[in-house]
Amino acid sequence: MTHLPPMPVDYLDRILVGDCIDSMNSLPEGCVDMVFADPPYNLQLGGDLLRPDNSKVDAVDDDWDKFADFARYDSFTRAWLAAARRVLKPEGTLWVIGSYHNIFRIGTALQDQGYWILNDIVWRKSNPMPNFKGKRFTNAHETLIWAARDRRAKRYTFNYESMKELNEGVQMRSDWLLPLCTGGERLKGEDGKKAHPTQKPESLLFRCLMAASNPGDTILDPFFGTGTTGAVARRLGRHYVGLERDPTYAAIARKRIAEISPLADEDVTPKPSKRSEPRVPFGVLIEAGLLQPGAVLIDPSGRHRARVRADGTLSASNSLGEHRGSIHQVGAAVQGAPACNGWTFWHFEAKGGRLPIDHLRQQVRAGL
Amino acid sequence: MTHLPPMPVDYLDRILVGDCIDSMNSLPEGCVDMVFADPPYNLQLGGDLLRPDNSKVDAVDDDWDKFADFARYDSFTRAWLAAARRVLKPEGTLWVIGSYHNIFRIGTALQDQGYWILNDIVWRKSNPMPNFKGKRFTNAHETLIWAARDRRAKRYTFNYESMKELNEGVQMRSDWLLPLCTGGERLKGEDGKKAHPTQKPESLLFRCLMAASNPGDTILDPFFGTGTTGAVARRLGRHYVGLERDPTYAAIARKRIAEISPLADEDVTPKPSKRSEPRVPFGVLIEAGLLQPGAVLIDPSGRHRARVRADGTLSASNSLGEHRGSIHQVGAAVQGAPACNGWTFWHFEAKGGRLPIDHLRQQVRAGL
DNA sequence: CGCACAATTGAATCCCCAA
DNA sequence: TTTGGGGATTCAATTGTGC
Repeated sequence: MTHLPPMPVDYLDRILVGDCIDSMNSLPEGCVDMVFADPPYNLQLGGDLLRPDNSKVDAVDDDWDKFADFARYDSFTRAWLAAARRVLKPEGTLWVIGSYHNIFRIGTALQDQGYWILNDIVWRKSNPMPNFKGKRFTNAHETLIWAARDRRAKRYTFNYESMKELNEGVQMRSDWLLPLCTGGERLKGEDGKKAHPTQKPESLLFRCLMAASNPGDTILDPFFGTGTTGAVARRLGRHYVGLERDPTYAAIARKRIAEISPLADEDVTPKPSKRSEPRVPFGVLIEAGLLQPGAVLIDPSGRHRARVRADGTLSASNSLGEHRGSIHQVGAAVQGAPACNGWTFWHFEAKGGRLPIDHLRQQVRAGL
Repeated sequence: MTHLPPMPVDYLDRILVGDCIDSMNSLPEGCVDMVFADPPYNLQLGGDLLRPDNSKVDAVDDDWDKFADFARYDSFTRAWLAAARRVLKPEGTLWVIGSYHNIFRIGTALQDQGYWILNDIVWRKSNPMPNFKGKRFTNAHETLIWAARDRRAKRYTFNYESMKELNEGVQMRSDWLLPLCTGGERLKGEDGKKAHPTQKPESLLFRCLMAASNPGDTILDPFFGTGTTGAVARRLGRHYVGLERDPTYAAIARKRIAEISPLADEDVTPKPSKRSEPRVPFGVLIEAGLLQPGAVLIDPSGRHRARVRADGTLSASNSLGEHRGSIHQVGAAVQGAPACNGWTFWHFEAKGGRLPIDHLRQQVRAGL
């Protein structure tokens, strides 16, 4: 990887007031680990909407959400996406949130610019606003796109184990059930009214940042608003760079973030993935005396057997032929399968019963 | 509305083998009530079109190549969407299903052609395939777009009450939890292998057809495959027109659909909405002797009173002034509200207590 | 202070016929 | 095409009020 300059210190953990495209273009190339963007949705609302009790829905009618047509919205979208891509590190990722009004246009623009979509994520709202007139399904979700800067960027950050822990031990899915930002979390003005019409819940940002960044990383948010991204970044020990056009929002965000206490390092460091644990060649188990050459390994079903050789390979034979090679190769060969994880496939006889050889690998890692 | 020719009888409940765009163009304009489309996610029509993750397009780092691939998918998408729009009735709706690989391009194309998105729907899979490599979130959903032919088409079919019933009495949301098509429902070939790689569950089509069509309607599916749309349409008393380029799939679909028994009419007719009930002028209650001129009506809170006049109007006075007019107008006026449903607002004194005048309207409708 | 009930609110492309 | 008017339409969660 070529050396890239870091984020200049005078941008770090700051909010820049101004046009986000200009601001991004003033940053050096490749200085950001992750982008989180909550752009205008281009809602195209018509007249007022009344609830059955005749109260008026407080709609998002701000000027910043108004675009003359799809062409204008698209050119705006493509401009900020391109600027964001320039400041992203090669292995950085981008999150964008939107609704059906705009998300298809954003996804198309992303793909056209070379971003590589990793997932689309559905934020299922536990308490959405109903459809008052009974003319459609309750619009109960929004969509996030998570994309790598580049198709070839394979080493993006994804804290798989942390997500699994958050999801009670099973893989985190692409549909997340989270409540709206209401109650005490919702920022209010002096008049008691909401400070920003579209403030996102911190739980949503928490999950995005935990999944796709590490402590010390720099997160850029080009549509900072009242600073949810900055608040969560600070709490989780990440740096942020906030871009916001409206100085009123920026001031609210500054005050909000200043009141956040970062969590302790050890609490925000992602659970290490198995992949990052030190590699242990199978032969080391033999060298360490945990397995003897000539020992017989067996698969969980008891259908397949293989013999341990001193060089750290296995040999086996069955109706498919004679097999010799690594624990993975022989595991695959005896099953006629394209691939096999030998560490969990092959078992040895222990006192307490049959155990996977991965058990022995863990002993090596523990230094036994 | 201009008169439109119906679907020709020789197309009805048939499968046309051939290119779906050609087939649609051979149909008259505006002859279809609903389209359900499950287009190729990866584009390999006749091996002529791209697949975004095709290994042959190795290391696509050339912007022009990327554009060329997506451009071909887009032109295919725009061609079939335009053909579908032509055969849709003005008040017809279209469903498309896709994944993050293609749905953004489809949504953009839809909007560009003038379709008006009504909802995006998330099919949450209760049993998705896990992410084996642990590099992404489990891809646990697919996305459907439901769109009207036109922004101005307000009278599209949406069986709100039926959906509400299906969802235990609360509005159906935009996220649907349904299992994959497996087990006995999954069509298998002689070799025991699945007959079609992307067969959709009938439950998914059931919900789309129940929501957005009526018995007797004609449903067009331009990517018919093994005929899930046809099977559900036949069971629910809808007509289908299936377009499929592969004669093998078409044959499987024909056999499958022939074995379906349509349900009884009364079982597939949507629950009627109140809007569809006959209108009863308030004055009819007076003519029928259910209310006497001079009777006093009262609102549920007891704050407002009005007097019934012989011509079917009400009169009332309060701090806001003197009010005279329809039950709705006077109800709104006494409250200072923008609107009011007089039938549920105004009550009369009955033996068992206070009852809404809607109770009397129901007696009229029942012919008492 | 607790409990019951009422009021408020959230990124919303939200009615429909007849004159 | 526009206007007027009948009358149909809401879920979950939090906050405020009254007893």
